[in-house]
Amino acid sequence: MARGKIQIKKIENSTNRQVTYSKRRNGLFKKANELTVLCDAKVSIIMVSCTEKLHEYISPSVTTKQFFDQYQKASGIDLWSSHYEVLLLPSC
Amino acid sequence: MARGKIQIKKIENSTNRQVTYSKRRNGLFKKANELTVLCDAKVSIIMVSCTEKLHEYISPSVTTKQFFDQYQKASGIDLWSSHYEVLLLPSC
DNA sequence: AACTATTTATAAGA
DNA sequence: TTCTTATAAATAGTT
Repeated sequence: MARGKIQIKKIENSTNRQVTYSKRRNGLFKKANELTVLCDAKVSIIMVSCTEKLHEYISPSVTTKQFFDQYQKASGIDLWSSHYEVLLLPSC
Repeated sequence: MARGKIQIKKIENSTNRQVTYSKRRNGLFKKANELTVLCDAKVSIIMVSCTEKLHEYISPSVTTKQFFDQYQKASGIDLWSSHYEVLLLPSC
């Protein structure tokens, strides 16, 4: 993007990867907020990386829990039916 | 952003708002995918507008349900404790 | 954390 | 509504 085009593949250097993660996370959240305002939309973003903890963007006036209920209603997936162990982070 | 700077406030013309929603949704999802690949991260985006139905981006290799469990674990919020009626879309 | 040279996203127009 | 393009915004590499 700047000072040279990059290929969209995993950044192997972990320091650079962390820096890029932080920069682009901010960019993504800013875009999400603009979309919320411009289009009167509601946006939920949740992200995790191996080295950073969970980060979240949520439009004003809604909660993540409301999104989960909304998602369940729209998708037809019953999110509440079966709890199971969380296996996402331990693999990192 | 192009052909003139815009103010970040609700677009009153509904046709223009819809067009902008569609364009920026694509842009946001593209950025989310790049972040996923570049930084080996996991991203969940769910969005709804009044006139469009629910749209979703989810990183490959994970499910939205895994994100919900992950979120619950990280936030300490018990998402499963109390179900209630979904009040998000009816207000539109 | 700041700075810019570039790339990318996109608002308006066709 | 899909394509174009002038311009604004994001950001990769650097300091």
